[in-house]
Amino acid sequence: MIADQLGLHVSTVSRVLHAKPGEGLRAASSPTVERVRKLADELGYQRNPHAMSLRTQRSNLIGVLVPRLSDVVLATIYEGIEEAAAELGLSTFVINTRDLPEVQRARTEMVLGRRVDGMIFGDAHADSGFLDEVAARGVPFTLVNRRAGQHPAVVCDDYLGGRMVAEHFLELGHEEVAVVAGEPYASTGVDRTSGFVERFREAGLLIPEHRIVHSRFDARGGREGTERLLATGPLPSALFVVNDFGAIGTIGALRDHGLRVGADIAVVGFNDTPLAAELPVPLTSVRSPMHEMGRRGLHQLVRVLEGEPGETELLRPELIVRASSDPELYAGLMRKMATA
Amino acid sequence: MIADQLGLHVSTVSRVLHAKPGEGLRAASSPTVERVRKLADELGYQRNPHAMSLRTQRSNLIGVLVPRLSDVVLATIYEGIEEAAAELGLSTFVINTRDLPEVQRARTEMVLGRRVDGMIFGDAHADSGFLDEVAARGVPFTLVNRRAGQHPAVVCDDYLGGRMVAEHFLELGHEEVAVVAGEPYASTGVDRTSGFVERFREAGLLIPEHRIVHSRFDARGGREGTERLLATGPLPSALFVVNDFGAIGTIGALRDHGLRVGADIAVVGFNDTPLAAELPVPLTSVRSPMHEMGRRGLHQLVRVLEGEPGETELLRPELIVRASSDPELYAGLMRKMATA
DNA sequence: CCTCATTACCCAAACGTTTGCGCCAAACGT
DNA sequence: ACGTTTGGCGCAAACGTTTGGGTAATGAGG
Repeated sequence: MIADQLGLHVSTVSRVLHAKPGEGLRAASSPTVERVRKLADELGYQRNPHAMSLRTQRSNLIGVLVPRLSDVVLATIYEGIEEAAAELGLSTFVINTRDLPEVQRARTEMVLGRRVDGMIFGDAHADSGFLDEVAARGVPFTLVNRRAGQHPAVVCDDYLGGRMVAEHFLELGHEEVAVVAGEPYASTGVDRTSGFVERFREAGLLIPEHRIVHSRFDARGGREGTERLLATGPLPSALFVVNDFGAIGTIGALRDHGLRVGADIAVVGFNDTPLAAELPVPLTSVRSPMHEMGRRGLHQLVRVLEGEPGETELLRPELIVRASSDPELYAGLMRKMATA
Repeated sequence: MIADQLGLHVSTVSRVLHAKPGEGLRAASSPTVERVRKLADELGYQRNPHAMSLRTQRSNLIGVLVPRLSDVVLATIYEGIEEAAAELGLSTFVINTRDLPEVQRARTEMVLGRRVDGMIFGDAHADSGFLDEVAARGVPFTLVNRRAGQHPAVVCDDYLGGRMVAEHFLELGHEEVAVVAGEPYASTGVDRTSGFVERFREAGLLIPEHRIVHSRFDARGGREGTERLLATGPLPSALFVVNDFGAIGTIGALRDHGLRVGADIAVVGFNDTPLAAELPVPLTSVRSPMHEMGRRGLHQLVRVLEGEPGETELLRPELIVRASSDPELYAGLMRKMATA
């Protein structure tokens, strides 16, 4: 270490620079402390993290797995993770797994090989024995975005979100409804759907099987799911698409069939992605606190790293009603366009 | 190291496990090699990257700075970077700087403190003395997405992309055109705009100052820029918005003013983001090879790390014409909707 | 039998920290 | 005046690699 050009031993310097106020009062005399501090930042000293990790067996590194960062939902969650991590002096690796189990496995190994202190999974699969294995190996981790099994997770209260949408539809008098439900292995889609379905059941309305279609989480998935929906049976009057990008595909498909979203059919998305408000017919959507979810996910992990139990948090969603589902707003929109 | 329960010295094992075929023939006898290999993967041995980095002064870590990952363009570029890095056994940190110079500086220091081998900047500012400083300190880096100064960069040929849009407009007979030009410090917006403007000038048409407005790179920015455009002077017949998200905001603003995109006014975006094709009136856009840009950016950096000079690459854009600017496609769209 | 190469290893230093222990001197208590 | 505390620091081991320089055994060549 360069700082023993002060004639001090490295250990002394290490103590001075590292000691938390509480522990190391025995560190050095205050003049020495000053001298060390001064030289340290004159030289722009930064301690070598590899040496430190090697010695302490702690890397201050967190591995984050997501299906794909080009999904704005995951990207936003990750922004929250990264922000919170930076505040705590932690660094994060993020990896795309494309939701493929083999990739999840392989990349997890790779990340663990990097000796991360813990992991955050944003791509949990519901069935996942994989996560059980990881937990059994004693790797500390938390889940964000999707929950799975009993593993600690920070997620939106998707079930509640689904109920909110159902409530909204019921208030508007919709009885013939359908769901584009996303991937069956993702708790997000599943929970949103079941909240929706249950609320309808409570209202005495059973949604038939063929009115619930699974789909990929992107625009094309939404389009395909909607096409399948339109191909079978009579038209529903309202559609719940469990994520905004899917909803965009849905809207496209509906237009192709000559249906006016907001007038002929109501559509609601999920996540309240920034563009929902900007669509030609603004999209009603359930806002989920994605950034906050990331932040809390990281904090949850830190708690686990400190040996505390680690619990699941459900974040409160909020329904943002716009013209795609509200006749009045839609009428207002049309009026405005006509007079312009 | 656990593997000297074979009675071998760690150095021998190290050589066996590490030696590239070319160099370390002196390593060990083939039976020994076998024994070592066998035990190594029985034990699931992975070498400690911190110890290795400490010893070799090479971390196999790359720092990546982006304005924000929730911008799908940057997220996609980063996916390319990460993919290529993983193939080469490198790991990447990615950091959001929100395009703020102080944050760029601070996070760069932090990343360098992590002892990365090199950096990739996706958030270069045109004026950037900052990058010159970084270069002067001998930090190896490359730029992606935006170029700046003479630093090696992998970017889309934005100038050419701008020209393509101009060409397209000229073919359609547009003479009154305007540009929503993005942030003035980003080479992407600047180059796209200047390509566009110059092609028009070559056609003998000068685009007046007030027909070029700067804007943020998101939907709201596009909306605001467009509002300013609509507030001043007569309506242009075609609008070039230098990125797709901005174009979404533009489309919203135009609709608010009762203008039908594709019929009353042509709009072209940039990047051909996945949702461009899915919009109600599909958006004409210049496709830029974002994923590939990330991959090449990383490879470029690797070359620099190996001591080679590092050159700038311009990737070829491609104009994808859709209904938002093509009258025939628009008519087709309307016909389809009417008959549905 | 001696020399010399070659094979197959081992040795030890070094990378930059952290941390338990120990030592010296000064201050303190009796 | 003589133990005892304590403030201030040094010592050295350890973390897990890599790597230049050994060295002992083996075999070939003379």
